[in-house]
Amino acid sequence: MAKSNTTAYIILGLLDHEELSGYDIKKRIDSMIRYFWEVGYGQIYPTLKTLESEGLITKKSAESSKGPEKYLYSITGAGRVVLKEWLEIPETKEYTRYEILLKLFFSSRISAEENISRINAFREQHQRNLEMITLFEKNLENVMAENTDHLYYYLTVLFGEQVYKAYIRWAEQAVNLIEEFKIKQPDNPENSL
Amino acid sequence: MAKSNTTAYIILGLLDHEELSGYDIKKRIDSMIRYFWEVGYGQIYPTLKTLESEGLITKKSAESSKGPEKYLYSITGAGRVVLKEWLEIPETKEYTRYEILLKLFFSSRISAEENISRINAFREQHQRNLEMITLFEKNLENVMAENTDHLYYYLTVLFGEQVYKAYIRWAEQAVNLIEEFKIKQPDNPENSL
DNA sequence: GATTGCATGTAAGTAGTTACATGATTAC
DNA sequence: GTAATCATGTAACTACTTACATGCAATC
Repeated sequence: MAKSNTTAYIILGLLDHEELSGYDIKKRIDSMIRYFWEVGYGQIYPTLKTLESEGLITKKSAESSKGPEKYLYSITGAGRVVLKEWLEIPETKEYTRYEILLKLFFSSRISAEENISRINAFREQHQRNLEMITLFEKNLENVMAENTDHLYYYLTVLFGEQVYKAYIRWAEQAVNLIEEFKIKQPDNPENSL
Repeated sequence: MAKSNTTAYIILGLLDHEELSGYDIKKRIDSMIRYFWEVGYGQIYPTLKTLESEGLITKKSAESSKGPEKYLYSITGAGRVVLKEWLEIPETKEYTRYEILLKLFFSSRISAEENISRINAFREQHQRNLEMITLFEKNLENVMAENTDHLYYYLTVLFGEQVYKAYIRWAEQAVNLIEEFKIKQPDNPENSL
């Protein structure tokens, strides 16, 4: 298999627990995984095809609840071996790209007000994310009181909580600093191209 | 220009302050920007070519300190317009991908010890990052006491600080939770393929 | 004499996004 | 009747990564 086709490992990881269709896989990803790794149909269906041709998964027809025909995929023994190999090697790197920081970094020509409202929008977005993830967290805590199977899922949710909180803290700090410096230099007529 | 060729805007943003060669651009990115957006030579040189063909930057020869011939690029008026347009529109999205969370999410077949050491490696990495960024921060604070030009650069550094701290906090929390649950379920013989 | 830094770039490949295309069923 | 959900996929494109290729100058 390709060196780092992460989509393939996500699919194998999901199929390790249950048989799923491409559509089901997308739903699982969107409900639990997309917060730290997004995948679209344009990747899922082609990857299913290659995984099948490599013998790591098998395909079978299934009756669909409604709409077009449905195919269920299952992981094979070879697929489990490949998955486990991937799980055991250390992760290569994380991948974070913040367009907002890029824009701020280059924003000397932009007014303080515009920058502040950009940062506030960012803060509000992540306050909503934090609220949502807090609900997830409570539900998971209830589930885990009976069954600890979801411990690692819970850890990914806690990660989100910490990171969203960090974003919010930073946004508050950043707005305060911009305002402080605006007061220190109240007359800056150079804001033209 | 292409809808979202971020590399192009980074180059325009850097050239907005000073004339630079492709090599210089890479150095600037690696020293200040790579923490939130990495760019390689394989993107820089081709992008310089297209930006020049679009009239957003101009190229001229310059004497090189050593080694091969050197070209300096400058931003044009049209380039400044395009840059400002980009700076003014809201950012579309941030892009975070954490392979470590993916591996944890699927790690029910992996031993608690392996997961703990994975998380510890992550924590140590980010403790080093935090130390490094704290030095950056102090230097910048000294510079800013005289000249507030670097306020927005400083904000990106503060972002890094908050995020690295969040990573470290999470890692500590995660290891504690795994250990706690390990104690609750001391005999789990199912760890085979 | 070896390594690092300066400086240019290309080629091939992979991964990922976006838009398109189709169509049935169910709930409102 | 309209929107949402179920369900499949492809094509074109963009962005990005990795590996390669070259070679001088200065330092160790």
